[in-house]
Amino acid sequence: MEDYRTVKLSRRERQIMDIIYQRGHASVADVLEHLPDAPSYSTVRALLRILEEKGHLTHQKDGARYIYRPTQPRHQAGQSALKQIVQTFFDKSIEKTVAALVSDAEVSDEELDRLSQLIEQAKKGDPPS
Amino acid sequence: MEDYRTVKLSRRERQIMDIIYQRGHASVADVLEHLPDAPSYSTVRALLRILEEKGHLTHQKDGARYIYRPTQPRHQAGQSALKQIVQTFFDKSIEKTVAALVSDAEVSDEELDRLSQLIEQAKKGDPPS
DNA sequence: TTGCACATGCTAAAATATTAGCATCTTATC
DNA sequence: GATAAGATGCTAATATTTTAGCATGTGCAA
Repeated sequence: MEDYRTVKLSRRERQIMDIIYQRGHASVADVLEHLPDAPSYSTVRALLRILEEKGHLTHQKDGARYIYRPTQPRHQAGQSALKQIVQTFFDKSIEKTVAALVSDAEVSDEELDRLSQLIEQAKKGDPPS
Repeated sequence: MEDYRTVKLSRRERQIMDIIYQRGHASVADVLEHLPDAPSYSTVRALLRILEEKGHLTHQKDGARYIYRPTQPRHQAGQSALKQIVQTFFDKSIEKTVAALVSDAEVSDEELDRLSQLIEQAKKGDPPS
């Protein structure tokens, strides 16, 4: 499973993929609106076409326009991206990564409680060997 | 705090930054060795020079050769990268992100215990309001 | 101190990414 | 069904990235 965020894709292509993953789907106008240093309409269309050619996006018609969606499921792309971050910045340690997440800032006690539950469930739900 | 992984840098530049962040520091040969679809020695040197010009790397001499290091601290770059992932793939939810982390695969019970402790500490150590 | 191995400095070519423009098609509305 | 608004298809120019090559410097060992 190769990570589009670090391999193969150009800067603009990645920016566009990120926008579409964040939103779930997007029209040309949507992408244009959210792209940093927004280029022209034509430019965005060209990039979307390329991303489709490369197999990262599909489109379907919605009235007169196209709606683009990722071909790889979001959760899968997320896992892959996360793995890459854990490897690059946190010595492949999930613990260090979670530490960074919870130390970040405004994590409420309620959220911390839910995290505890989450981890307890992981212990029970997925017992080793 | 801008994320070099999504903005500005080209594909090769990002790949190189990732390698250097993962290793902490690297010589030209180190980078070359770990770069996917490795190009020539000259190529890597040129890219390192550009990254230095852009302010993302510094070098120091070690005998005859250069050792490159990131200018932005690793933990800071990690936070930034993580934040970007959380936003793009997990609806800005730390909970969803941690869920993805612990569901990933081989997370031992010991590690889960340490995660629990981590979260308990976060609760006590950083009380709200 | 000379020569070799291996490093960098610099310049420029080649490939790729980014962009815009014009022609054409679609949809909704009058 | 004519038309205007707004979408895509296609082609080509421009900018940036990626690459290699040759000249030069550095350190170590004979």
